[in-house]
Amino acid sequence: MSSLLKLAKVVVPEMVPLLEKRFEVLRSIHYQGPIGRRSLATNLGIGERIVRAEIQLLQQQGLVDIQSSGVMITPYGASIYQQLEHMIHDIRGMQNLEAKVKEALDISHAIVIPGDCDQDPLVLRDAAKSAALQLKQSVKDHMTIGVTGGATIYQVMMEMSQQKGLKNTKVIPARGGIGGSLEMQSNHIAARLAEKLGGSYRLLHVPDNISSNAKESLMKEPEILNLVTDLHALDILLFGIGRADQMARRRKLPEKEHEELLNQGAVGEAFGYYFDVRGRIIKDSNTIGISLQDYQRIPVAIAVACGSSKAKAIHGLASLRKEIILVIDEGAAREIVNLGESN
Amino acid sequence: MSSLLKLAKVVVPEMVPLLEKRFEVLRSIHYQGPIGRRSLATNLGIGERIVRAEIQLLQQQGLVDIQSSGVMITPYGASIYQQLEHMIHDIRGMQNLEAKVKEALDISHAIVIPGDCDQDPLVLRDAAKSAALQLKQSVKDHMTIGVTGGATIYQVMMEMSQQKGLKNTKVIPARGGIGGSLEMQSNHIAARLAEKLGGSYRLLHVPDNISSNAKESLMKEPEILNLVTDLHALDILLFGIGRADQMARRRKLPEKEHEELLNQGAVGEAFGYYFDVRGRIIKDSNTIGISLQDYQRIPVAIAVACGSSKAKAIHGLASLRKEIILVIDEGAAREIVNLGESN
DNA sequence: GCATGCGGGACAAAAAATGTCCATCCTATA
DNA sequence: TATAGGATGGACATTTTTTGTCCCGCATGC
Repeated sequence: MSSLLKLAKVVVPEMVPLLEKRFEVLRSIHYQGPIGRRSLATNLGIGERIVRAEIQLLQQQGLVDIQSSGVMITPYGASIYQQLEHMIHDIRGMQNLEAKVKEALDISHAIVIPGDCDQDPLVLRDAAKSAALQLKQSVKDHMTIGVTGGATIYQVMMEMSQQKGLKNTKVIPARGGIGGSLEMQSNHIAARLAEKLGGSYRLLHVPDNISSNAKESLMKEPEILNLVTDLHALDILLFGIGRADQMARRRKLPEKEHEELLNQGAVGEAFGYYFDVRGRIIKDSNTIGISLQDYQRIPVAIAVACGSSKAKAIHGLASLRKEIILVIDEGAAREIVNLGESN
Repeated sequence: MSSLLKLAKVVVPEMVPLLEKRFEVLRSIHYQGPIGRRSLATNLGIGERIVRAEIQLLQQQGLVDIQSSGVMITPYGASIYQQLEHMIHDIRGMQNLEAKVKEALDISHAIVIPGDCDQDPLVLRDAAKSAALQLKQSVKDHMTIGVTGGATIYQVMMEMSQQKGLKNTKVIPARGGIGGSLEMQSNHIAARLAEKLGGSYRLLHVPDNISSNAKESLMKEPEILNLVTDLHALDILLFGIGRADQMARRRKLPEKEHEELLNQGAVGEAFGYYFDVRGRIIKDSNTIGISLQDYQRIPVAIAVACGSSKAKAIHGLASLRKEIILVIDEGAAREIVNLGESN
């Protein structure tokens, strides 16, 4: 941590909670503006009058702009917000936490975003922004990128800025369709991500839980065969980590299977595989997509997960592969470290 | 200025006055401890209850120690204080001020210490500490150092730490005796500074305002002759700058001479010379000591002056020589810049 | 044009900061 | 050893600041 920051923390400790509060207010305005005091107060769970005082100060500092339609962040405020992210990262000791997570999970890379998605959904956007940055730094010309679906990866795609000068990239969905809203499906994400990268994409229209027969016959389709071949040779995989119980429900597994899954200790799901906290595969969705063996061979794997409730799922996933870029939030990270210590 | 500091100033502006207040409390404790609440409150000019709150916080942070004899700084607190000096230096924009002073006076080096001695005498000690550091960095083996008298240079000597590994240094008074307390006379300062540098010293016992005859006969004394020879070949001169009016009074000049001096525009005094704001010599004390020509040839000149009331004196002195290390306080610096702008 | 949500004003209530006094305990000194 | 001075810590009234709450007029979108 910067020595200046240490100094300030020692001499003016009052500033820490103040800074954090102000940061959260600014984040809300940044992502939701223009927005009114009342909504802001509700979202942040603090009094309206407090929000009002904060806004007034932020306005005086030129960080936000108050209009009749609500409060919005100024360009200057946005640049300050970006710097504040790093500062909060330092203040909350994220670097220390990152080291602990890496040790607890025995993985190569961990990035911890301040906050907890379970308590403040906007933290997801900061995490997504960070994951998008990782992706941006990893992707080179002629690379093929696999993506999964889900709200988290959707957000990563949304936070990705338009890239220029990148040649011949290809984005493909990593596995067959998941239910849920169209927008968050891997097909949609792949298409839009490809657009942002200035590359091409392919779609994969296959339902979940198909029979082996159907799977085999589908595999003979040239289009699908092509895509599966690409999947075997992915350069980058960008995927989310889900909780087993939630994913089972979302995919509408039969009640019986669902129960059995959880009984067998499944805690997490990623690209179609259900696994327990130690990384043992409990079940794989019968669909076309990336295989565990493929996953372990991909050069770059970027996993994103937010919320303390996903700690066990992340723990399990980390056992599948050690070379990984794991982007999680503070809530998940602290829970992971706790889990590691209690064992 | 550090970008982190800028950020903090924008997002948590409340911390600035808070930090400054706390810094001053810590300074008082640092230099005057152990000391009680009441004396502290009186010295700082703030309420006793406030001091109490501050002390309590500082204690919680482990910066000070409360004992029955009063409050004193802890070793940790002292190290924090040292770092705080730099931080306050940044916050108050001293670097900017230093640049302005250098430009206004057209000199090579300026160091500005936060605060104003005229309002808070403790600032003098910070300034002295800084000057001591400059001296420490300048002095090498076999060097001869000339010093003047006065409270300021006395303080510099006091802030100097015991040096080791320095060989064959010599400290001599730069001019004949000034009245005033024994402790602050150049002879005394030279002796004690020599002790701290692990070197030797010589004394010069000559009164002020002697006749030319007396001066000449004194100069034949081998001891004095030796010293004067050394003075012509000084490596470093460390001296204070005084106000002409105050110095004339201190040296008990006849009322008539005193008035004439001021009428002729004398504003400052240094090593026996009275000069006006443009650096024209109005009068030199008839005594044995360093000459103006000597002064202009010395490799390193370190001048120390504190208090906004000395602005004109500093201004005048700066005209005598451009290559100089000038250590002043914020009060003097701002006044100097003001003078420069109004011209 | 109408409803919704916005900012800003106003004011009471609550909380925090500050001023003030006093009891008690050390410590240096006569 | 007795005593005076200065120190802390507790207590409490008072002032100032912060916070909760309501209402009003106005812009905006439907």
